[in-house]
Amino acid sequence: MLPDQTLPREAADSRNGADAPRASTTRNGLKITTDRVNIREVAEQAKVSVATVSLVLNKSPRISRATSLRVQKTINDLGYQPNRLAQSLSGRYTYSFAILLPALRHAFADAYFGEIISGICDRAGKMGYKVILEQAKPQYIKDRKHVELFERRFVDGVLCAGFNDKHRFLADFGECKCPMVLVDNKVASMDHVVCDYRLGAEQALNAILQLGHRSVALIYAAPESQTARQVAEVYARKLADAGIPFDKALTEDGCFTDIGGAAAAEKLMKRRPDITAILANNDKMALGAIRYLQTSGRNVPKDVSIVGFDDLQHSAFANPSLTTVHLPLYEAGGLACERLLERVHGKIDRISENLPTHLVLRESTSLAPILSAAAESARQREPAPATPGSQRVGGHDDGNRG
Amino acid sequence: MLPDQTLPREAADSRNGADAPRASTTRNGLKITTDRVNIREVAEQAKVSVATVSLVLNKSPRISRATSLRVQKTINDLGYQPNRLAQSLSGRYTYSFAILLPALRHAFADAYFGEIISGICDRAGKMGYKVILEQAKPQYIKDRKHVELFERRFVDGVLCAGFNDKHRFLADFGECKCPMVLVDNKVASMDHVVCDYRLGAEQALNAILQLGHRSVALIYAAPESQTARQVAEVYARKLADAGIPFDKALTEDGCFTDIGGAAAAEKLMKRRPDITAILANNDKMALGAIRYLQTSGRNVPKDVSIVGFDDLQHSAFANPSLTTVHLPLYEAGGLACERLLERVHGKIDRISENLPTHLVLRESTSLAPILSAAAESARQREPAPATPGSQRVGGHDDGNRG
DNA sequence: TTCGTTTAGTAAACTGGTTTAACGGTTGAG
DNA sequence: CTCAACCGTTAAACCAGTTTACTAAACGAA
Repeated sequence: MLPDQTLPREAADSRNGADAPRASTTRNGLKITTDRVNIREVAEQAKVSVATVSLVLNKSPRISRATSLRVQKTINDLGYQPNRLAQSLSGRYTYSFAILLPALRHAFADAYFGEIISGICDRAGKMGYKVILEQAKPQYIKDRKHVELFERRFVDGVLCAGFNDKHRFLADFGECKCPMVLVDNKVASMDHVVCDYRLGAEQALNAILQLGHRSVALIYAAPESQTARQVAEVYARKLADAGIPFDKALTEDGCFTDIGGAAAAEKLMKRRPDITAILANNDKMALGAIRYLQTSGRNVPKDVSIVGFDDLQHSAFANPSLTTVHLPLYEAGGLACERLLERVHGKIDRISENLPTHLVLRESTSLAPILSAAAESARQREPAPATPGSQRVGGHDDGNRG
Repeated sequence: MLPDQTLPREAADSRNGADAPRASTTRNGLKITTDRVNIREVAEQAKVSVATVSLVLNKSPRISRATSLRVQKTINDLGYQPNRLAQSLSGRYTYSFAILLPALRHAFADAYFGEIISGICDRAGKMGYKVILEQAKPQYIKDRKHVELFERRFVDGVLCAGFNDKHRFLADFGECKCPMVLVDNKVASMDHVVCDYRLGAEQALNAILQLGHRSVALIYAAPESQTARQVAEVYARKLADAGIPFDKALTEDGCFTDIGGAAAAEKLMKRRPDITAILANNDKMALGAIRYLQTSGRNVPKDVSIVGFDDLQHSAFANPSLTTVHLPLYEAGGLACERLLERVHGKIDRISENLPTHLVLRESTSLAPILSAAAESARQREPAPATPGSQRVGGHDDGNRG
C-alpha cells in the first residue's frame, strides 16, 4: 500500500541478512523463495561475496586454497547446484549441441542414424554437453528454425547427418558463422567427418571380383550425395580395371530404402538376368534386394551374391547374413562431436576427417556360379578362396589406381 | 582511471538514449554490444517500455491492439527473437523434455527405442518443446544426474523408456516431485503410457492356437518387467484354456537380444524337439530364433512357426518376413509427451494409458505340421485358415476369461 | 621508511527476459 | 459533480549466474 514499502534489492537483502537466521525459506519480509538454494545464499553462509563463490565454482586460481575449501564445504552442506540457465545466459556457452536429421518418417528409428546418434551422445556426455534432437522438415527450414537454434541460444553447435548437395539450407550455417559439422557426408567445402566410401567400395568390389563375378550390378541412391557418387565412381573404375565396360543397365536407384532396394533388384534382374552380384549403397537396400531375389525363386548367394554398406546390427541376423562394408558410424559421430567442440572453442582449422572402413564377409556372397562347378572339381588341388562365416577382411586396401 | 567514470546502468542508458542515433552497435560510450538485438532495443525503437514488449510477445490481453501491432512491426523490422535462456531463467518453463534410456550399447541405434523417440520428438516439436537425450549409466545415476536435470533446470519433465522394477532410481523422480512418464513399461504406481501387452499376447496366442499348434514355447525376457510378466501370464492362461498344461521347459530367457533369442531357441529345441511354435517377447529375439532354427536345418514356418512383438520396420524384410504383434510405440511416445506436458502445466491426475495392439500376419507362421498333411487332403472341402502375406488381424480381441 | 607489485577478494555492471504493483487517464454510476 | 472502477502502460524487482574494474592488505626491494 505505502509507496516506499518496495525497497531496492540491496536494502531488502541486507535487512534479511540481519533478520533471517539461516535463510533458505524466506528471503525478504515480502516474498517466499522457490526452495532451491542459489549462489547468494551460499555466499552469505560462507561469508564471502557472490563473486567469490562464482570464482570457486569455475576454479579460478585467484582464490586461495583456504577460501576455496571453505566455500566448497558450504556448497556441499547446502547441496547447492548452479542453475545452468543463469550460467549460460551470462556465460559464453550453452553446453548443448543439436543433431539435425532429414525429415524422414520415423527418422530416429533408422539404425543408420541411430549409430551416429549413439556416437554423438556418448562423446557429448563425456565432454559435459547435452544433445538435443531436431528434424529438418520443410516448414522448419522455411521458418529458419535451424538458424534460430543459434540466435535464440539453444545450442553452441549443430551436427548434421543424412543431407546432401541439394539441401541448400546447409549454407546458412556458414553464412551465420554457426559452428556446424556434417557427419558421414560432404557438401561443398563444409566441415565434415565421413566414412571412407571410396575405400569401402574398393574393398567390396575387390571381394566381388575375386569371387569371379563379371556381371556386377550397383544399387545406388541419392546421386546428389558426394559419398554415393564416390561409390559409383569406384564401381565404374574397378570394373573397367577388370576389363568390364561400364553399362548403365547394371545400375539402378534404390532410394536408400528396403522397398526401393527390392524394386531396384527387380528392375535389374529383369533387364539383365545374367547378373551374379549386386553391390548396394546401404544395408537396407541390400536386404531389400535379397528379399526380392528370394521371392523370385533365386538363391542368395548361390545364384546372386549381395554386398551392402553400413553393417547395421541386424544385418548379421538376416538370412543369409549380409556381407557388408562396415562403416564406423559410431566413431564418426563421436569424432564429429569432438571437432565441433574445438570449433566452438575457437579453433578455426577446416574439419575434414575420413575414417577407414573394412569389409565384413558373411553368407550373402559366394563364388560366381560358373566358378562353383569348376571349384568343385578342382577342390582336391586347393580350397575355395572364401569360406563362409563372419570374418573381417582387415585394414587398408592397396587401392592402386592411375 | 577516474572512480566516477563507471556510472550506474540507468545513467549510462539514458545518456545513450540522447547520443546514439539508432542503437544496434554501440550501447553506451564504454562498451560494444554483442550484435544480437534484445528486448530493450525493441522497446526503445517502438517507444514503449520493456514490459510492454514482453507482454506483446506473450500475447497479453492487457495490451491494446494498436500498441501490439506497432511493437510487432518493430520486432519484425529489427528481426528480434527473444533469447530463450533469459525467457526460461525468469519464466516458469524450460520448454525442454529429456528422454532417458538404459545404458545399453548403442542404445539409440535400437529400432525399438527409435520408434518411441521418433514419436516423442514429433509431438514435442509440435508442442514447442525441445528434446534432449540422456542415458542412465551407473555413474550417471550415482551422481544423481537424473535429478540434476530438474534441479539445474535443464528440463521440465522426463520420459523414461526401457526400465523396469529393478531400476530403483525411478522412484527419485516421484520423491522430488519431478514430472516423469514411463513409456511402454509400468513400475509401481508411476505415471505411464504402455502398449497393451496382454492384448498383444492374446492376439498372438489366438493365432498360434488356431493354426493347430500344441507345443508352444515362449522366449521371454526381463521378468522384472511388468509387461513381460503379463505376456508370460497370458501365455500360461491361454495354453491352460486350450487344455495344455504349463511346462517350464517350454520357456527360456532371451535377454531381449537377437543373440539371446538364438541361444534360447537352441536350448528350447534341444530340450523339447517337438516344439512347433515359438512366441518371442520382441522381434529381435524372434529373428534370432529364426536364425538359429534355419542354421540348425529347420524350416520356418513349415517346421516351427515364430511370432514376435514390436513390428519393427525391418521385420517385414526378414526372410521369412516376421509375423508379429504390432506395438504402437510411436503413438505411445507421442501420447506420453502430451500427458507429460499436461502434468508440467499442473494437471495432477494419474497418467495410465494402455494402447491397443494388433497382430500382423506374415510368413513366419503356418499350420502346425500335423495339420498340414490333413489340410492338404481336405483342401477340396475348405481353404486353409490363414493365407500367407502381410495381413493385419484387426482391432480388439474378445479376450474372454474368468 | 616508502614505493611499486602481487595477491585475494569484492562491488557492481551485465546477460535478457518476466512479472507485479502502481500510476495516470478515462468512463460509469450515484 | 464526485468517487470508484477500469484500462493500458510502465518502473522496478526479480530470475541466477559471470566478469570486470577496483581495493585493501601483504610483500619485497631500494
